[in-house]
Amino acid sequence: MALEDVEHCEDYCLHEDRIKKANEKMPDEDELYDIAELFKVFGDSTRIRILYVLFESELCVCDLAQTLNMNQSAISHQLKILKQAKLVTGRREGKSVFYSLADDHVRAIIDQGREHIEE
Amino acid sequence: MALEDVEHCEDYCLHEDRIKKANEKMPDEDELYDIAELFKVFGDSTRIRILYVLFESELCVCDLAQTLNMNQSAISHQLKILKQAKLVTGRREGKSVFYSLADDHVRAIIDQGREHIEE
DNA sequence: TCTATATATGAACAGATATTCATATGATAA
DNA sequence: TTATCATATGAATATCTGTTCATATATAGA
Repeated sequence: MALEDVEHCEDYCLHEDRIKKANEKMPDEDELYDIAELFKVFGDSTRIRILYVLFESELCVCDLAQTLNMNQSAISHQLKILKQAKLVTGRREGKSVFYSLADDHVRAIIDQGREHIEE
Repeated sequence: MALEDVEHCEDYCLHEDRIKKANEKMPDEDELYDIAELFKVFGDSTRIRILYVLFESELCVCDLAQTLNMNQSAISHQLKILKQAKLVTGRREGKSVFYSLADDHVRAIIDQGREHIEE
């Protein structure tokens, strides 16, 4: 949709100065996309549950599946997404792969979200 | 899927103590769901853009549509989702409805996410 | 009242996503 | 090597989600 096609209010509702200012501080498209992608990863209760479990200690895929009462494949798929977002890391030990939280941002972000809800 | 049906590793990989501990600290189903729902709201670049614009000042729906170069209906639908999540509030002034951020959590959460990305 | 403007909303559709199933890969032990 | 176990992954599917279109609602002015 081209800019000129967007309908706009006729008079007092169009604050050009505010619009200009807002656009100046707006992160670029790539960053906006990345931010949304990151929160999308947090936006699934299975993944939130995985992260909560990993708050306590590292666990192998099988332990995670057992803990969350889900099958191994589903957990692996979700771990892949979490790993791509750099929220968890895996280390192989023999046949098992142990996953743990990548850093403390994970906890901070979830805590902040939880705080918002509990108001 | 019943608990007993979940496959589990045969020996050293199953850490029952860790699993028990993890489950104890796990928030209940409802809260997990709410947390995921909240982050889901942040997990869309249109909504992130709306929030960024509102960091600067309150704006009416039409201004938002103009600023983000999207049609009014799309913006209204997204504002509804943001309002349900208590991230924005609207106040009517004549024909227009002006939206603004509900509180400072919004900014804190987005900043935290942005921080994680920029590493 | 009637008209125009700003916003909200339901339906429809296209695109994205989570899970399952089947199977592949990687590692260990016999 | 062969067998077995733990994990990863591609395909299929059912569900969810964002946008558009058409239309309803709300407000203001004539």
